[in-house]
Amino acid sequence: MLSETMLRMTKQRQTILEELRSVTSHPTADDMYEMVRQRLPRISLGTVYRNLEILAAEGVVKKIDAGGSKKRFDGNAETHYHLRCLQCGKVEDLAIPLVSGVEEKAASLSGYSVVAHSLVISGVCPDCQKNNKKAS
Amino acid sequence: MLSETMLRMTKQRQTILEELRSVTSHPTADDMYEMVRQRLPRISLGTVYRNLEILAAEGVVKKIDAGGSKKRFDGNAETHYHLRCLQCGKVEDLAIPLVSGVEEKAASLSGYSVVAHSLVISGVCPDCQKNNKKAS
DNA sequence: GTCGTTGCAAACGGTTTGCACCGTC
DNA sequence: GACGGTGCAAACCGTTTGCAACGAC
Repeated sequence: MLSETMLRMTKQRQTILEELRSVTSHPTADDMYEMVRQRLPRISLGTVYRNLEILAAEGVVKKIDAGGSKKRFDGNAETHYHLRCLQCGKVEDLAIPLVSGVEEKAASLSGYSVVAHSLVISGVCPDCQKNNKKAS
Repeated sequence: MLSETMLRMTKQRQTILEELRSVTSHPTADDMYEMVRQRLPRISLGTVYRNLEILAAEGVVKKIDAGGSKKRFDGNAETHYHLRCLQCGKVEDLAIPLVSGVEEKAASLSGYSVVAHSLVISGVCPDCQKNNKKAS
């Protein structure tokens, strides 16, 4: 799976990986573009997309799809769960233990060869709750 | 939440709802367009999108985002889990019991006002596994 | 020197929207 | 008859891609 040897470690790729790992949020490709642009002002959005895609394929990084129109990226490639705010769209880590046995159960029930599972809780974050109260 | 009284039940809306409920798969908006077009050949794709959106907002139907670029719709609005094939993209229901207590646990841990949770298992479906063997 | 990678800009694909007409209530 | 819904086409927006120049190995 890892063909790490074939990957050239360009300044761009390096920087994208560093920036993503330096952060515990779950930036969109565009967020990443803005972050990396501080350090490499001439980088292009296409390069950001290409590298995030490649790093995710290598398993170095994780692409997460918690709903909403934009995909997000996570510097932590281990399986863990997420909270999503329906109002502001932010995605946070959720520190609860993994549900045990779901992948096995699903596999034996369906015949799928299971690769991963994801669990997303959606609701309204404390910040948005506060803002809602203020506004009303 | 339900303002059912304000909704006009047009031929289009009715037909979309009937078609979605007549099926246990999880069609995309475009799939729905094709299905409904059999009965209402002059319906437009925009109308399908608008109505699926409205029906989902009313809670009559569910919008599911199991990854992949297209959103899918589910005639069954009750919480249940899904299996997604990474290869052909199909999404099926997964008949395992709901994980109990996650929403409460997440709420008390994070302060979110929790609305829902979703669990998606991804892997390769039996059909694609078979095709892969044949091809190799 | 090779060949993977980049920047750029144009293309893409799914979804949304403005508008004038239509049909449900 | 009012006003929400429709068909149509154009706009939108996140993402992908073709291409010639570039730079890591």
